[in-house]
Amino acid sequence: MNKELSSSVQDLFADHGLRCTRQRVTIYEHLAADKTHPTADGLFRKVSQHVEGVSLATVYNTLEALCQAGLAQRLPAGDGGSAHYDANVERHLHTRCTRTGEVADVPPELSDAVLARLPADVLARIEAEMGFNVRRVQIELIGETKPPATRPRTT
Amino acid sequence: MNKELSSSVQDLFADHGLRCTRQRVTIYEHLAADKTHPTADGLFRKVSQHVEGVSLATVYNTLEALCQAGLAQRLPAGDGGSAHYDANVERHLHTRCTRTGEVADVPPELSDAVLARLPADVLARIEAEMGFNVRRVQIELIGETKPPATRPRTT
DNA sequence: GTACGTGCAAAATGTTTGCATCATT
DNA sequence: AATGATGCAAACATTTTGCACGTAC
Repeated sequence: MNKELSSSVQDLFADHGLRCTRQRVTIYEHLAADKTHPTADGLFRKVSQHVEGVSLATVYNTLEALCQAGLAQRLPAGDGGSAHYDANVERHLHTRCTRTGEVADVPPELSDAVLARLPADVLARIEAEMGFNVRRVQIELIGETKPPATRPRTT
Repeated sequence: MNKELSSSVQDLFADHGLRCTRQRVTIYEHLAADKTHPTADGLFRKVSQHVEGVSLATVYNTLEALCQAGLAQRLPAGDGGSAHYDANVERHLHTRCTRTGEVADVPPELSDAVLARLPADVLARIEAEMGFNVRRVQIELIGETKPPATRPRTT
């Protein structure tokens, strides 16, 4: 959003062994600023509005690099559509609207409230009985956004 | 697996408004019998070994119809690969191996133990605050299967 | 008999890759 | 200077679709 932040992006990239190119910084900034979990193509279009000389392939390459580096995560589409990307790597839940395919973050406090109550003992039993190492628990709330009338102001 | 079951499949399809064709029955039976959550293509190959005259397009069409009817669910690939399908529509958790991409069911008791402890009050707050109607909670345990040595016998 | 399912191949979609060029370290 | 990123287009993989024919209801 401002020039100062760009330099922390540079540090962030350096810390993660990512080369700091104009395209990558731009892509990352747009992704991080975008609450809507854009698809690669959506991100490409948005970035293209602001700067020239970014190709879709680079967006894909960069997103792949960011995910590898742990600076973003990929959210596979529920239907056959495109994956969404999320620069928020904090543990959090997502909602996914079955109508629009939109993905939204569940706010941190509420996400934590759910994640903190996951029964550790049961997870341990699952690991033991299934021979599986749980690295991450991914929770999605599938449903649909209520019509705006029903919904308290969000703006 | 046996002829008697086929007739219940017929009833099942009828109940869900699905036309009962030889291909659909075959596909459904193979899917239901397959614990490994096959991809459309994998299912196609398996079905093709047993009967002639089933095309990949029909497998896709049928899976789509089954999902619509609520007799199966689609599990989008974590990476860009193909989706997996699961004829088990009971609420249950999945494990997903980051190495192999394999998806496995968490046994019912353990799934229930996790699902039953989800804090209803928090989910209600999420619905209220986000203006979202939660229809289903989908939980995936991301990680990797332990090397067989470490793991208690599963066979 | 009619509406819907099927097979085939072709199209549509989403993502990755090869290669020449360019920028970051 | 060297390594790796970029852009473009073409390849690739997965899924969907159009159409002629067949089958369940």
